[in-house]
Amino acid sequence: MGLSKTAFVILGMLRMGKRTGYEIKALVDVSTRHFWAASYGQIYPELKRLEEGGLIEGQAAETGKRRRREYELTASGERALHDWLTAGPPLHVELRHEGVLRFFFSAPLDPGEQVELLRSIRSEHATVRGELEAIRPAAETLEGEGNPPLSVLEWGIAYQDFVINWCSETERRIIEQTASGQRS
Amino acid sequence: MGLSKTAFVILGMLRMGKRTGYEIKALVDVSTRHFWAASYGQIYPELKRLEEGGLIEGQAAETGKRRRREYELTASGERALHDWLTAGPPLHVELRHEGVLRFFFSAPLDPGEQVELLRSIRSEHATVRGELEAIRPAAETLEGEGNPPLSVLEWGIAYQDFVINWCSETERRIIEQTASGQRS
DNA sequence: GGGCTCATGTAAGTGGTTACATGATTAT
DNA sequence: ATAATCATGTAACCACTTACATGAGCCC
Repeated sequence: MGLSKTAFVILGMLRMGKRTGYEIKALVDVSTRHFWAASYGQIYPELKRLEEGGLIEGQAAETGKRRRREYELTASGERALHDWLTAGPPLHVELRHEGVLRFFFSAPLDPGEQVELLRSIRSEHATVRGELEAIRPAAETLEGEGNPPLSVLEWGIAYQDFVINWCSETERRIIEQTASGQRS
Repeated sequence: MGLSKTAFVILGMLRMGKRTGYEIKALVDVSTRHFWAASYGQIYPELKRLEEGGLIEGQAAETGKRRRREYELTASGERALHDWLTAGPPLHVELRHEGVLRFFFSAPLDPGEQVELLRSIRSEHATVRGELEAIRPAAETLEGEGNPPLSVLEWGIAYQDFVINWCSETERRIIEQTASGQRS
């Protein structure tokens, strides 16, 4: 059975402990979302498929509270996860960045508008950076013990910084060029 | 009419001159692909829609060679492009990176396997970096004159470098930690 | 009682890829 | 002659999002 990448997100999350679909979604939203998003519309059907495939096992939670179904990895699920982790390339990489796309086509804009565009790209990345920084304390206390490496969060923050700096730098160059152009 | 982002890729490409669908696809493959990919399955139907919407105009190319249909922007297409370029946020941003995802879930791996994973991420980014560097000469000669800014290509290269460095750094840390762990 | 969070689920739609079919022209 | 490239197109499929429906328990 060919598993989607998103299936491995679920397997990976379950490796860290029993979880409901709802909990998996909440975890995704504060972690993998930034490099692999997933919605309810994927998670719930995928949980069903994975259970049918014998990679996970669910049971109604004993707590007499709300109706909830907790899943855990089976041995074969753990194997599938490990196989995926150690499989070689190719690694799926996909980037869709409307800001860069606009700037790529920004020739019709005057310098002021170009700078404005770069500023809004920068501001959106600054927002994400803030979100990631907010997660840091929690991620730090969780480090080690089968939990995700902190370096992934650091990658995320550094990536935001990278884009932010590229924007600043590019804004600066445009402003400089415009000034010198007007002089000549 | 709500245009998809990919529609703007087409409008943007046509702003630089008359193009056939085939040519647009070829251009996308050496430029926007890295931050906004598009396939024939999108481009040809979208050309039809855009023409029906009056944003572009196509005509059978006069050259008596192959059957080909060249499109150009109409005034309203140009307006639509400009409106999109100057529209504010939100800017669609999406990243799917299987390498980082695997590393995020890499707790079950032993240090050697983790390093191996990082190495393969690094190698794939090095490949892309090479592709981008190969484009540079062409991009440099094209700069200015309503053409895309070189800084976008530089962004692409710097992004590859960023990931490559993050991998190296993280590999180094794992190797160091493992060595010190064995000593104790 | 009312609003929030927990919790599960699905239907409809979107956006996109893959793979194929077709055929003309050019280069070797 | 034949392989590569130019060129247009589409059908089937896949992954994913959005928006909604439903309801229970929790907190004020």
